[in-house]
Amino acid sequence: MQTAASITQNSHLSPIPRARSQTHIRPVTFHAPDCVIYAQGQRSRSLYQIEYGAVRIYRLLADGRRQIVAFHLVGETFGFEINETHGFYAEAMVNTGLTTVERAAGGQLNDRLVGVALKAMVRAQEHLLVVGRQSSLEKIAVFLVDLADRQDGTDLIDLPMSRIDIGDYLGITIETVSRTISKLRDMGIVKLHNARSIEIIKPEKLRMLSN
Amino acid sequence: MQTAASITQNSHLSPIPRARSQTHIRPVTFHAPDCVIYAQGQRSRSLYQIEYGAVRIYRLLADGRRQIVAFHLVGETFGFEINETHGFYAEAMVNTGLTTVERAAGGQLNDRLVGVALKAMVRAQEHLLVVGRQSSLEKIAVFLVDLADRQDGTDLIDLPMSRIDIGDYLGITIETVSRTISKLRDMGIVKLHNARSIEIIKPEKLRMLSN
DNA sequence: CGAGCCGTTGAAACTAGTCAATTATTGTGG
DNA sequence: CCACAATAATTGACTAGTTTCAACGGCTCG
Repeated sequence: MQTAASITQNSHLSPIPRARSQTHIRPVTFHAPDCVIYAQGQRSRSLYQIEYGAVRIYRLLADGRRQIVAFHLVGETFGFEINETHGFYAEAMVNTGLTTVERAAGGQLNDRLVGVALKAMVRAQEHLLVVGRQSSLEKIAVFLVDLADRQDGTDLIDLPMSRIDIGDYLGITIETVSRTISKLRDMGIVKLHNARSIEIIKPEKLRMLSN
Repeated sequence: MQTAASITQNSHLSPIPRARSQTHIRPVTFHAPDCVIYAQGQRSRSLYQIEYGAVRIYRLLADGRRQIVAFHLVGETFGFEINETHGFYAEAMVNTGLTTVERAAGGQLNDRLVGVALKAMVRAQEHLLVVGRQSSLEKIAVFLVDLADRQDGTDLIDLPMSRIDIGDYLGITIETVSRTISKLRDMGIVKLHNARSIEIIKPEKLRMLSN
């Protein structure tokens, strides 16, 4: 096993992350937490694949509120946009390494692009179902279950995002996020190792809530 | 001008709708209000274009609640799904005429299909922003503005959907829908000719609310 | 070790939901 | 065509849940 990726920097900080082993050499750009990957209105260039770390996709509303439309984790690809310019912001939430996937010349839609778009659509639709739900308990439950599933289905969840991020993703305040997670703890369903590390003690009950 | 579409029936009722003039002869299937066009789990066959009428796309949640993910109006195309089977229900909300657009053989993605998918994704993302908003006043405002824009930008909105539909679309109850619209009326922003016909009196104020 | 940020918890205010009653609209049969 | 029934929409009173404002604890980083 050899490190096959060169590292380019894109931030003020510069830890040396280990790239996952790859068959082809691809440059990995590094992004520190809260570092902008692309901005709303910016020209859309390519797709991004997450080698390590996590990313939030969001839009700013006119009154300053922020709606996070998606979180992307290790191994996932994001950055597809219909228009020439990005309609959303993308930011790293933790130390993040990205490789880029260039668009086919002439703006042609290739299979990879369409695949990413379709996945994004499914995500958006699923997210819609969650945000449309009434109770914060359900929202948090769905959120945790989804995250656990995407992290190889382990019951020990590592949260790369802050409470604010979670709130802006689910459409609730950070206080409600915190209170709801505390409630799940009091119900014996989860255990908080620390604020960013949650263990699911009773997965079946959590799934019952998330339905 | 000649009627170029043959009519096939797909319901218990049978008014004779007028087809819009077309260059090619396409069969128009008729659907009475609340008539299912396709069901969740059903095999996905083709795309549908609305010749007249309106359609709701929704999913049923385990606890019996219903999340409407989209409304489709005259001239719009819907029915695209990633999987072989539909993940959503589609129902006519009023008397509706549809023409079908067959998928290319072999499940190949053609341009038309991709276009519809992309539009659906944008809609889903926009919808997300709306449902994620806090106040019902904003939600209703956005909903009305969007509907007005899609109905040729006229200030006289014809609502093909019930209050229940609106509620299930915005994630609020019918009582709140009703109260909020009444509030807009009391504020002098809209005028209700009847429950299904709303005139926007002060478009700028409505847009201000919808941001 | 202290400053500052993040997260948690508490109390009050408010928004939306629930339950219930009334009115309006639509459809049906005499 | 009218009366009645059934459904849809509105409005009111009350309750529950979320937000807001505020204080406090804990972790991280210089």
